[in-house]
Amino acid sequence: MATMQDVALRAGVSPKTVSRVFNEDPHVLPGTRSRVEDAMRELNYVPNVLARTFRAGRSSSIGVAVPDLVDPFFASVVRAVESVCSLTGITTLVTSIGDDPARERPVLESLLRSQLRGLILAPVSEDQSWLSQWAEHTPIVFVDRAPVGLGADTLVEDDRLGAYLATDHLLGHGHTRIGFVADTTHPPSTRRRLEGYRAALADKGVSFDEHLVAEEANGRQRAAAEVDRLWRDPEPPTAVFSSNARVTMDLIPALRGRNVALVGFGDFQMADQLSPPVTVVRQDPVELGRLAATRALARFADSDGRHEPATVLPVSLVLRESCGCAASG
Amino acid sequence: MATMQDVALRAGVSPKTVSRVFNEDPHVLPGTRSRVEDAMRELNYVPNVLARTFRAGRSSSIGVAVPDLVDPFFASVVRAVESVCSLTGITTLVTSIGDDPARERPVLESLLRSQLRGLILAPVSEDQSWLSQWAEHTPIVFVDRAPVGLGADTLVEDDRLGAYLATDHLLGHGHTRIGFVADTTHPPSTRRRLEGYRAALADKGVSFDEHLVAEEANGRQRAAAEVDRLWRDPEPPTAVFSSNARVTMDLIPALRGRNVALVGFGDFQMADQLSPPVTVVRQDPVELGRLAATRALARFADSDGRHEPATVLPVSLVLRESCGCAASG
DNA sequence: CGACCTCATGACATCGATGTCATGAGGATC
DNA sequence: GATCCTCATGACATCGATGTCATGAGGTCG
Repeated sequence: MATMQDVALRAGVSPKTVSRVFNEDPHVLPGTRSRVEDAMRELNYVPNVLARTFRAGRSSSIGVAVPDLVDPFFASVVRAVESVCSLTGITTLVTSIGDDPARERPVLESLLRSQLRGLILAPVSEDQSWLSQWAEHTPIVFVDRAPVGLGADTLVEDDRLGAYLATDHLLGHGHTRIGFVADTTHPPSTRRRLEGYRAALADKGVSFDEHLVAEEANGRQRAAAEVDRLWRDPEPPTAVFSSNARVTMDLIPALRGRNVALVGFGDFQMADQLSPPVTVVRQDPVELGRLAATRALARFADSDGRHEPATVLPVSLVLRESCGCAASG
Repeated sequence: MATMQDVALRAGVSPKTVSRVFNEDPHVLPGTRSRVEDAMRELNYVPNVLARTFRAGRSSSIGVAVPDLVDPFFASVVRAVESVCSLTGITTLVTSIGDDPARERPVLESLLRSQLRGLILAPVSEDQSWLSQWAEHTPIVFVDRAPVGLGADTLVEDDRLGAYLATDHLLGHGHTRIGFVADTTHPPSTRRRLEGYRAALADKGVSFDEHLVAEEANGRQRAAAEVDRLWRDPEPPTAVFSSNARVTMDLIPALRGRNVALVGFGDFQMADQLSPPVTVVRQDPVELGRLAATRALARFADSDGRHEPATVLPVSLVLRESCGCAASG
């Protein structure tokens, strides 16, 4: 691989002049410039990104850490982040954290060591206070899930409203025994969804029954187990609210043949093609990713600004049929 | 951020000794070692990854470029690559190329400039011969789609066999007018799927009708348009073979109410929950990603070995009901 | 014609970690 | 006690690009 040194030698100038040509410094005579350009072409010069970023003191990558890349919601977020960054010539270092909260810290630390431009994070653990020392050097933007034990830029959906709308809609169909099914209830976003669920019940004068809350329903097997448990109740649910798209997908086979209404938080591919089509709270992962990337890049330029309160993106209820509504055509 | 220099000063040794301690060089006296370790702890020393990789001349990242991260197949591949790499402390630079073949080269060149450890690539363009100069420095492993105009390590599924099995199965159900629907037919993998389809027809003495081949069926709208076109034929298909999972998903709404058998190449989430559940050729994206990462890392250690012929991973037909088979339980 | 200015170019240092070689203390061996 | 060895440690150079400052050629103005 040719270096600036090599190009300089060939063009009969100093390396610094090659650097100037490469960086389009106007203080280079046209003759010199073209000689250098010729030399670059002949040697097929490619700048050494490692050297440049080292000198600059900052890598040209942004980190993106999400629970699971295969979850279409996070895949969309990542793709959106990536497409914003690629416009600026910034690459994206992607990591799936996985379901194990204990893995979060080591995974993120290994990411953060590489002097990222910024980190976009949807955490799985229950506490991120240890991140504060890293946050001094690297702007961190939380998406989908607010940080715990740390102040930082945050972009979330309107979890509370979404859950409220969904639950209220089910109540409107006459259901009073509505299950709330989640994988974990720790994350603030899930907690806010639970709040919305409870608020809707309260507003309609339906009492909250904690037996109707199911956790750990991740994976089809565990989802089925939780459903069995719910249905062993003397008064089993007649409707179910699922707290995220992964859970909804895992829940559907278990719900087959139970004649139960269903609304899920988070849209997913083919939701409209199932029988019945699944009513969902629609989020906008693309917008979320876009905003997060923009925010992270802006933070990098001006890291002094104080963190605003969490930005809340709107959600909407997409009525299909699983909630009990009739086919619309 | 503290540097080795700072630590050295505090511990009263030379930077080189700090480096030795950090790298667990045995030639350091225990006393010196612990003084240095104390200093590191006190200053909260974190190595500068940029400097290390610069000196090493190679980044500690591997590149992964796929057409679309949101496609669950590629998401699985990426996640598998990532989980292999994270064991070795290698990070993954992920890029979605998108559907536009013209974007491929610039996107990849920007990735390759960062002195990757290796590149794992599922290309969308029709020619990758320009990659040969990069391949001299960076091991490239093709996944899912073989390279065109370039010799390189390649991991593909048994496209031909998968398509053969699927088509043969549909023929076995008595269908003779079987549509072949794809997004693009350029990629070698799609071409081999078409070959398998034709081979199965030929073996059963059914003549190939090019009118039954639909392209550009990406996105629900275009998929619907292609379906309309197929059904304007005087003898419309009674069965359809879809050449990949994305197309299958886009095709399903368009096929509704047409009473047509369907087999898709590639499994996808909820395929078994649709009505009818979709029969598919199952690939193993996780294994594909795992092997690709392993191969790329091995190549890096020993770049001299010659490329073996493409490794072909087995596929299998997962019978559900959309092919015409009865429910199994 | 001399003082001053502009501007192209280069020499050198720098970013942080580490490979190479030198140095010198302490010990082993005859 | 002289020679050689072992081994801890440090000085210095290096990876490639680029910021800083110096230099010196050519031009302008009084």
